[in-house]
Amino acid sequence: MVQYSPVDRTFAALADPTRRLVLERLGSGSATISELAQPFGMSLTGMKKHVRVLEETQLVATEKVGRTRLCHLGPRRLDDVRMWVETYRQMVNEQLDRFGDVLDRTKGDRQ
Amino acid sequence: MVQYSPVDRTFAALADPTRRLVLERLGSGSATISELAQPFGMSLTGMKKHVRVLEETQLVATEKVGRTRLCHLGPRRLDDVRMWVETYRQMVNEQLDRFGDVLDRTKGDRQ
DNA sequence: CGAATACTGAACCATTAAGTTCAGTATTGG
DNA sequence: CCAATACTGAACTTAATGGTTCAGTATTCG
Repeated sequence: MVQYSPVDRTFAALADPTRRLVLERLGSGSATISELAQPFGMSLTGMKKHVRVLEETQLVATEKVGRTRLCHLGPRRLDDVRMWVETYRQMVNEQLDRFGDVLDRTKGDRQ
Repeated sequence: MVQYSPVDRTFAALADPTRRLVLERLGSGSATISELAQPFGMSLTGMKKHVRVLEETQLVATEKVGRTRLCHLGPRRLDDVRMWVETYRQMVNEQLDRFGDVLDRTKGDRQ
């Protein structure tokens, strides 16, 4: 098996809908673990685990404030992920062009 | 647990480095299962499983040709994934702006 | 025809992931 | 001080992943 890079772990972090929703929630301001867990009806421990995954990928940063833990968006900008997706898009387009060529040659007409 | 949407499955499909490399390989033209498996020193069965994941997310399409299976890039354009990442980027920027505001005001309770 | 090739499916295994509960610890408010 | 609150860690359960091997089936080639 191949070892996992930051990009791998970031894609994996984003693959969970709960975590994407947490990120969206944090887009409107910081929140504690309880506040994040509540709308999902999830245990604090469960949400804590999600937050840890998001912290490991730097998508979230946290700080202990009294007995609560404040979570907010982290420094991670997803540049590598955006780059991969953009490169992929270009690749697909080139493939489509090539496929178009083949179509033109075999069928001899457009559309 | 939340149920898994196509976006979820796509992020998960892209989380594996082997699968991303397969996609990149297919960017330069179609290939059989054997041809895809060879550079990874992986069993055909193993590669077949990866291809199935990519097929389920429409990132790859395949067709049986004689005793081989030809794989090429599928119809999936990753538009939803790109959209999510882009929206996230804007969100982070807004957060950074807000953080600047807070700094200007010296203190600041959250919310 | 018969052997080699290319894939396929089933069964298995080890690891990780997502969630839980339960038993703590630290902080706060009265 | 004491009880309630908020989190934390360990242990456990269940299911999914990523890989394997082995025993087929279908196709091609000499």
